[in-house]
Amino acid sequence: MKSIPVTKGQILQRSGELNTKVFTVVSGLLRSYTIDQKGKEHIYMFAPENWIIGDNCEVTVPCDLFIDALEDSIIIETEKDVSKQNPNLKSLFNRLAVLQKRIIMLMSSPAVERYEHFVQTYPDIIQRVPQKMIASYLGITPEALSRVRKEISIRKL
Amino acid sequence: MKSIPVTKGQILQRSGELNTKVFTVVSGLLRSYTIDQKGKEHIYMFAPENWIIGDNCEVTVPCDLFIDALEDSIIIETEKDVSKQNPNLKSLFNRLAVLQKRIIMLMSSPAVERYEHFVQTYPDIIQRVPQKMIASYLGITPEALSRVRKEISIRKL
DNA sequence: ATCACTTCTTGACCTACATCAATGCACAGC
DNA sequence: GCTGTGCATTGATGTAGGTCAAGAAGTGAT
Repeated sequence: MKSIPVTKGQILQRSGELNTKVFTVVSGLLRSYTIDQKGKEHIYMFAPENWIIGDNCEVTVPCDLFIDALEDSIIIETEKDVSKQNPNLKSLFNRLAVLQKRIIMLMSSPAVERYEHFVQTYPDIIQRVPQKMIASYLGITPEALSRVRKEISIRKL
Repeated sequence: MKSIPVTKGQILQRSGELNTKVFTVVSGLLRSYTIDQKGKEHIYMFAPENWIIGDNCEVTVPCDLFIDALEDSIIIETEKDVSKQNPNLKSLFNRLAVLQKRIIMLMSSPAVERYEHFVQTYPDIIQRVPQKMIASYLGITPEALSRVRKEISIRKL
């Protein structure tokens, strides 16, 4: 638990890396962000003094987020191996990961991709609720979802 | 920790209520959702078997979410008084609350409102980072944010 | 002082998705 | 069998915000 000084602009973590750290900001300001297919940045979180910042993904999975310093800062690194901690925490972290993904997709992915991701992630839910509820979850109207599905089915021919 | 049967359509929690419960789904399917100013529903989460669902707000604050059953279900109610639990958990729950708000706003609020909410919530961050980063956090372009700000300043005259 | 670089703003135009309205369909109750 | 009610689809049209391009203003380096 040692304090580490970082300078403005310094990158602490890159998307695609396997990462096991979480950063606590003692002073200064960090941010996390993704870069989408078009090269556009989407900031996921700002972390000023006393915040904790990290990618909420499995330790075994390449992460989505970049993390860098917006100001000269002092931080503390900690291991994020949740597995050793209690199983309650485990499910909480899981939920954080789901929410993180959802926010990033709402900001950076068009409706089609959000729908396709939903189908892959929750194939059973699709069978159990009306489409208008899927639309509502995806943040679009039922009409828009209908057209998205049509487009996908046409594309498959 | 007793199992409670609920029937399809049954409402377990209403937006605006003070609520202290979290629901674990043993079988069936629940959902949580908000209703925006225009009366439009936005589903925040589906909770099938083994999921936990609840409003991640302070126990002392009226919650944002409705929770109801999409299928006949069996659930377990638990108190969510985080305060008594360890302070680590506390900050995790806090983060969940922030993410919940952000997702709901991304789905249901126009850029102006998202910006105004941001200004209220993080007045200091505004001073410390360039506008284009605020835009990136809000999920809009710097150009759009510039126009939003202009509109707000005009409105104030 | 000047040059390079970045941020912010503004204008013209474009596009993804929303809204509104109509139609078809399935299923429940009578 | 009809008749309602909710869901999905389709078309026509509207709009918030995106994209592209240009200029203005600030800042740092030489």
